[in-house]
Amino acid sequence: MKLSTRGRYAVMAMVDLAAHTEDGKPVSLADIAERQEISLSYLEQLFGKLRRGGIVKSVRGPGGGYVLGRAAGETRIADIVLAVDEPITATRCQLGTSVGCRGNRSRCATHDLWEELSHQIHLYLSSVSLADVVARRVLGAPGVARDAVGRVA
Amino acid sequence: MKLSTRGRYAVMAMVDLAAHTEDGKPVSLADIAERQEISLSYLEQLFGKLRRGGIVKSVRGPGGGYVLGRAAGETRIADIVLAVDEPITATRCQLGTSVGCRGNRSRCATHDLWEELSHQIHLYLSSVSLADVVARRVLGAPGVARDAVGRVA
DNA sequence: CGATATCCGACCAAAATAGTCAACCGCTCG
DNA sequence: CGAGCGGTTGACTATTTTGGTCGGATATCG
Repeated sequence: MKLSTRGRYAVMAMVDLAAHTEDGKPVSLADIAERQEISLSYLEQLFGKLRRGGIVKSVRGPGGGYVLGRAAGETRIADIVLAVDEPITATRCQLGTSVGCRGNRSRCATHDLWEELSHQIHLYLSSVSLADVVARRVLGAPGVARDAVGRVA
Repeated sequence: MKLSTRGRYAVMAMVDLAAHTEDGKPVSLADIAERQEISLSYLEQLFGKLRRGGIVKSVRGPGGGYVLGRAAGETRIADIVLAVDEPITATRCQLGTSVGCRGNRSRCATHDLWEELSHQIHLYLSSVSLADVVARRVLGAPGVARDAVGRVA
């Protein structure tokens, strides 16, 4: 599981798409680009990957655009991130891979840590659907209080 | 909370430091560099930040090196990552910031999502101590993170 | 003093990211 | 039917981040 701004852009765009879908009418990238202030050409890239990943369907011609591939409640955020962030660069002991940390002396003691962290992230992003974000229903994590960042020591 | 390979390098180095600490003897960066196959100069950068963050203490001169600032059981992985990854670029609606998503039309519906994800990551990395990684005690987190404190090497 | 090791800043090259451009193709509506 | 809308593609560029180097300064032990 890799986290980049690209993934965030993709989610922003998908939320916009889901929020502005009426019946089966496609939404054009130009509309999303304007509303979300993301460049149209960049969106084209992202939606190319989203389409290949089955997250959205495209409708060509006048009045065309993109439609959700599945219902907003069935599309999980993790799906979107995975579709645009794909292959993993496999440098050393990377977040999403099992390979990498070759068997040198200390045999990458941190491997399990990253593996588990990656799992945690995937778990969380799989627990939230597109519909949840549109409805601003994202907090629901059981029993976690405030405090996010902001310690300097 | 930002996740980069830099943070991973720092954790790898810290694990090595913790694992090779005997009594109060400092460990030299040259040793860590050789064992972990990380360039010495790069390690110097990282340990400069770790020292400023209070994670390690330095001992100069021959026979010098670095010593843990706190006991391995008291140093959480999140501390290490925060020390080296610090400032956050604040582009748009970033992972660790509350600022960014300016009040345009849809007011960044994804903001809460990233905020909460960041919190989840921080929560997990705070639940694991340096001693845990050295002892390869990192798995077994079913669902959400486990007990954050109460375990010492 | 001199070897050892941290400290510090400037500098650099490669990679990933964010964004652009231009040409193309299918579809629908006038 | 054909013009134009809007998706499709891929190559190309600029910026940022990353990982790493170099050279020197400073501290300290013997």
